[in-house]
Amino acid sequence: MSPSPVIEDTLKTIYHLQQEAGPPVGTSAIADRLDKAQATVTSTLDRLEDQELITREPYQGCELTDKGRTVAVEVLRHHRLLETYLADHLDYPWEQVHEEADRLEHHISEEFERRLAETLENPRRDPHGDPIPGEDLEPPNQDPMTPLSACEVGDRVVITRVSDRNEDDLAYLADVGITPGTAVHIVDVAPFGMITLDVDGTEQAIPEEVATSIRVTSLNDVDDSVSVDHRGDA
Amino acid sequence: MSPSPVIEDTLKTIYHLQQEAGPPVGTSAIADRLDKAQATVTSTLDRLEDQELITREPYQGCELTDKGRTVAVEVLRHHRLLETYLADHLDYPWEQVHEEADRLEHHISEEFERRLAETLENPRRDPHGDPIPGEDLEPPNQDPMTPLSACEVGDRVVITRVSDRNEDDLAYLADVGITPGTAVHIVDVAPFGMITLDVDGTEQAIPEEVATSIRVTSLNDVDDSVSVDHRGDA
DNA sequence: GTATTAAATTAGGGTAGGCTAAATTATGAC
DNA sequence: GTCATAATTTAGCCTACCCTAATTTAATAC
Repeated sequence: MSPSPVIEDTLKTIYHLQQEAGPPVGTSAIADRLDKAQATVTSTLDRLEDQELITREPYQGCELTDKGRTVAVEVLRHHRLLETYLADHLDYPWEQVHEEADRLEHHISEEFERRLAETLENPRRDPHGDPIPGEDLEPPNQDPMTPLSACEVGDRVVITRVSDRNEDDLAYLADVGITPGTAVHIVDVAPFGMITLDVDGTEQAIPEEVATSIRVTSLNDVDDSVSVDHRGDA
Repeated sequence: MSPSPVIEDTLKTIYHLQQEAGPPVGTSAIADRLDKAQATVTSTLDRLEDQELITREPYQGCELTDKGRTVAVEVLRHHRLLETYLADHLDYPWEQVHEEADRLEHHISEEFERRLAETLENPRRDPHGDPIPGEDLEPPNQDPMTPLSACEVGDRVVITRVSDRNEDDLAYLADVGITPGTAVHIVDVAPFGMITLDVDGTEQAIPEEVATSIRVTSLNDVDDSVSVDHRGDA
């Protein structure tokens, strides 16, 4: 039986949390991300454990098995291929692709996945700058990237990815011209306030909460493995 | 709350059965089509009635309300837009589009539906020759069409639609060159056996079970309302 | 009208996925 | 070490869907 949307969403969330803070991943962290009650997640984790998709230490947290990680990565591949396709072929605005992909990722066939990848010519990055896992379903290595709010003033940097979490923030960033591939100059970083950027000659002030969802790379570090400029649509 | 896939599939099935034989639609006819137990369908119909999507006479059958028919037609629009898109833009073979569309039809947003229709330039027929309902969700008028097995020998006819029910039959028909828009000559109709057609100069024998899924229109009757030749890919 | 039969419903039971409230366990303060 | 708190699990309940088996109703034959 192929995994249900709930199972896939839970595995995907554990995968992301593992990337961010490493295992073990706690129940309430998952519940927060999925907007479910803790008890609901506990019973879902029971099922994941039965299916050998995670290992678990009572009261301590869980960790993906190889099997679980492969499922998570496949869902991630679906998600990012869909985002890319929606933006490139159906003219979706950059900030709207996430929501649609989040539903469809659970319902496309292997055939559909293949044809998407083929039509897009096996893209390596999605519209947010995130790496798209390959057909082998190896976890993509997350490039070590610095959040914008932690950058030094005076850096000349290039945006490599923008989190796809919040649609309003995304729309705002797209509006001021900040997309993966944009080169910017950091004019000022205030400890508790706005971060000022020079974007294409215009100064833009970004609230810090929003800025932390932007990851940047120093211009010197731009190389093939990061490959940010294949998708500079703004 | 938007209707679940089970609710949508049941409404779609009732819609089709109403088109074929008119209301009331019996429980076991629905159960057969959906490959579910009768008792399962009975309890689904209870829910449909609660939601005012159907009316029901105990032991007699059910009928769609306006509300229920609108939901069914929207699902039908999704299905046929998806089939058309898969065939035209993702290079799906004609006989494979049905299965993929049957899952995805329940999971696309109104936005996705709009962008599909726009990209396809508001198509009127899907790859099987079936009419695609418009944005207004008015039920498309099913053109009165004759099943092939009921045609007179000697007719010069044009294929207007081919049922999308059975993938194997579809592949076979596509293989011998029978798709919506093909003009054929009926050479022979045996009472219990094969039907012989002249397709593009070659004689093709079709088993009667398969032939009944092909609907035809006399060449004289071909007009704008039927518009079969905008999609003659074979 | 009665008997047969087919169709439909009811009865009873199962799993997945959702919740709140109560109990339990781990953790950090002191 | 004890205590307060936070995280986690358990207990108990709900709905949607799914099933089989038993019952009821409708339709048909005679």
